[in-house]
Amino acid sequence: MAENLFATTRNHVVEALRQIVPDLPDAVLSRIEVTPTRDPSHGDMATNAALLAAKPARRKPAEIAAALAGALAALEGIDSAVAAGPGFVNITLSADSLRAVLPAVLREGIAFGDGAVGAGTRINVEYVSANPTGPMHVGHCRGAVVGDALANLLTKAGFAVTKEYYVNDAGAQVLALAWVVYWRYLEALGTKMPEAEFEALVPGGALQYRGEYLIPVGEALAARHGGALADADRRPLPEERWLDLVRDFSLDWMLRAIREDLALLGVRHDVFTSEREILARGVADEAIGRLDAAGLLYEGVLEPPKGKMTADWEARPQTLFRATQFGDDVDRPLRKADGANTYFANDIGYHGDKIARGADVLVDVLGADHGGYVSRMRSAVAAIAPSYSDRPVAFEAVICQIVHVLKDGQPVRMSKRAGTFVTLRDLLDEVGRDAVRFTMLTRKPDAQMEFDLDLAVAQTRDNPVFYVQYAHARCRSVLRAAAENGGFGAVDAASLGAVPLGSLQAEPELALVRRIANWPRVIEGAALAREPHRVAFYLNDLASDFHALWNRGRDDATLRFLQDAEPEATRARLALVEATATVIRSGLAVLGVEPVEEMR
RNA sequence: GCGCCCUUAGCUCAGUUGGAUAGAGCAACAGCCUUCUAAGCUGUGGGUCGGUGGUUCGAAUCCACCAGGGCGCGCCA
Repeated sequence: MAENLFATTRNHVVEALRQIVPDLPDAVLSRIEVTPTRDPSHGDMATNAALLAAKPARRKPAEIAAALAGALAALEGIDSAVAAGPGFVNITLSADSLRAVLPAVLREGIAFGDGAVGAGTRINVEYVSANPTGPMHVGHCRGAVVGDALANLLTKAGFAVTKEYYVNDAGAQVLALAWVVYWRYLEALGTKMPEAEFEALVPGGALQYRGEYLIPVGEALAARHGGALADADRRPLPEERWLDLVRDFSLDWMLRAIREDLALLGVRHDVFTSEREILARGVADEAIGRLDAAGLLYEGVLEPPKGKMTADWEARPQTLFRATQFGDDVDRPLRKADGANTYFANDIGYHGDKIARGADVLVDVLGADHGGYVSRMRSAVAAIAPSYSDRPVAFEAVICQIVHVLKDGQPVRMSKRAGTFVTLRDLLDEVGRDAVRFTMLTRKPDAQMEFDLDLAVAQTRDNPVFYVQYAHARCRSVLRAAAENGGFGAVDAASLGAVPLGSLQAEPELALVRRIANWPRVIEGAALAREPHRVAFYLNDLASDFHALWNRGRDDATLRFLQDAEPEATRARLALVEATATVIRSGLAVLGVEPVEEMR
């Protein structure tokens, strides 16, 4: 039988409608939906087909709906189809065809719900891309989880996904990092230079990243190189003598720390691309050359921005990209005053590289502070894509809003200076990987969220992490008990997949079956919308349906899953329980959360 | 000043891309449970979907304007 009941029913609807109204344009047919009903009294599914067909057919919706209902009702597997409301057709499936989803789940395992909407489209998801200048903090964490879950979701929906991390290792930031590490290195050698004295040596005259997390880096540098990077008095040497080395050492250290953090979070990228490499390989120059060849570059002077502090602004001619031709607000500079590429220029090269490697869709998962970057990147991709690929290439951004961390109901202030800045490591230590990942996905990405540390570890109904894992643990508990009992036969998925299911008739049971049947649809919708949080909400609903069923047995022992007196009906229920557990695992796998066998 | 995002129940948030009477959890209220499945359960109340217009069979959803909040606005990344 069909693994996606909605898709097959939709096929029936389209077929029947074609008989009633021939020659409907594809634009209308493609908008036909078969959706779950909100109200069980409306049957299992509803379709808007008659409403859509009414206008082109110049007939009344109700008339078409009636004819459609008649045709559908005659089909095998459909118990009834009735016209309702302004022109909907409500469809009630036979219990048999509804329940047929269970053996499908048991056969396919957590692959149930895998979809084909991706159609093998090659999609590159770039996420995290935190600067390698410090440890990851909660701000990075949301993007990491959203990006990772999105990539998993897209894979499940049939896209060919590359998970990618862009290492910003070429700019002034990493030089600033190297200077601080060098300062810490001298400190490790026993040279305590006052900040002011050392800063006088630094280009720009200020130390960034003075956080204590760089002390071990300086110490490691001293352990590796001894006094070789300082003069005989252990005082600073000219930067030519050490800067490259210290920069590479620091980058290496930071990147390793970030990768460790990511590993703890369960995030694993397929590709790390280095900005310096993009530069060294000439990829950035190549892309800029293509823009130039297309006549999209010019030397010009930008208007000063309005309403912003413009104290240090001065008119200056620079190399500009005609972003306004592609929908951006202003043309964008590609060279800095010192002649080096802007970050944007290198990023154009990088995105060109992603296209050259075969991506059809480029998704950037960005923090809210990069929201202003989206329109220029979109215009750049639109400008360069035709020179890299014959196929259309899409650029999309998923913007992740700020996360406020709450402890005891109070906001935890994030401040590097005050030393209360919450690292990803802190967060993981506090609540654990599963709670971090799941909780980060309980809001849509573009809404600000509060992360309540107490709630994330609470074992109560209002903690969705707990609630969903508890549902899975209860499923497993029932199945273990059934196996130990021995009177119900084999309880593996294959055996349960062959069980007669006619005894599953109670409304809460069928509600759970309907929910399970909806899983492939959720995957498809969430993947197309790039919204992994929908999976988290679905799992909460699924858990809710299961807990409702479980709770029936609390007051009335005859409604429990395991009934010695009726082994056949029990086996049918076990099939339902096994299918539920399977779909929960299937969903948790997308979110990157571990299912648990038992709670304690 | 301009651009993007957000505004839904007292609180935190969903709302299946324009569908039927707008949902969930918490909180509130009422009842149940003193553990064979209560790290609780059942039920009730609660809404001008920020505001005003528009588009159409139909709007929380699309468009315009307005209000409030967030982010951003050359040579940072």
